[in-house]
Amino acid sequence: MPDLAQRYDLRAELARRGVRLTRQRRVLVEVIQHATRHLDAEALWRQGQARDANLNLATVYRTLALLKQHGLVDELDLMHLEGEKHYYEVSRAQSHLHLACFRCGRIEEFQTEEFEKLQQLVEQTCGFAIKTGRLEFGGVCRQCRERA
Amino acid sequence: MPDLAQRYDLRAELARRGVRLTRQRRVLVEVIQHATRHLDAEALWRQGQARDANLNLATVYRTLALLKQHGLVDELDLMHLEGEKHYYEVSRAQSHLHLACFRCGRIEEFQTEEFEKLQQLVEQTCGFAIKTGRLEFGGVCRQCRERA
DNA sequence: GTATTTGCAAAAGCTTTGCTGCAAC
DNA sequence: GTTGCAGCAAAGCTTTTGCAAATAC
Repeated sequence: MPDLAQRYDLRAELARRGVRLTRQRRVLVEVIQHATRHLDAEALWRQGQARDANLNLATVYRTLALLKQHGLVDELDLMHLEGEKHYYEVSRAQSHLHLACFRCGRIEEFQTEEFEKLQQLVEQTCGFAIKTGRLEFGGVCRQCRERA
Repeated sequence: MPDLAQRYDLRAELARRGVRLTRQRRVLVEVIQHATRHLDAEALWRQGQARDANLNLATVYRTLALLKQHGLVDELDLMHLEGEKHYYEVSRAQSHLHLACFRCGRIEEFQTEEFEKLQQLVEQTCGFAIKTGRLEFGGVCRQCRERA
């Protein structure tokens, strides 16, 4: 998960919107902001508990719902590589896509101008105002192909 | 759901692959093939029951798993507009994307050469062999924008 | 006749909700 | 002091699984 710089600053964005910053929200926002891989709700919960042992999984879900509503985190499926969980990441100014390798399970990110252009094309052609989007591919990554 | 012509012929494809064509599979394949909107497992089940009253929901899921394995149907989330269900559609030669309107709930499809090109770019740049993919946007459709 | 598939019911996995007490401002 | 949030436990919803009986070839 590169390009930390262009991710939103969750804490600042919440403050800017006048959202109450409770202890649990501060903890979770901290965990999500500095995640080094894609985390599901349970992983966020476990990492959050390191900072607040009483943190509850329901609170994790409620906080994620809040962040999603404000467009500050994106929810991913990652091609359902490991069941039906969802994964979360901080939204970015530039959109990017995800590649899920069916063989090794690795998740790759890829950012390209062409994806931005495609979105603009959709907005213009369909008259559709895009609020959020998700592009995921499943297949076999370079390493696994070379290994085979 | 236009362009019925370019969708795979499920029954023929299964026969071609030597997959056993049971009564239930025939019924379900028929339902999916001629669906006029995106159906979730329960909707498929209800429509299938019209043709075989004993059809079981578990069989629906097992058949969908089979079709997915063979790359004959695609699984969609449609931006989780109505909970966490999945929707299914017959795969096509040309890929297309889905637009989900958060206001009216309508699902639009859009096919463009640019999406194909983006996939080729990803394959070439990342060395990733794409087996399946999914591009979904959530936002506000033209009608809802004009109405507002 | 043999191997697969089905129905049924139960379980599993992830997420949401009702309620009471606690925390934020 | 008021308003909204957190914890807990229970329920909800979609999907999967084990197993005996039925079906396909």
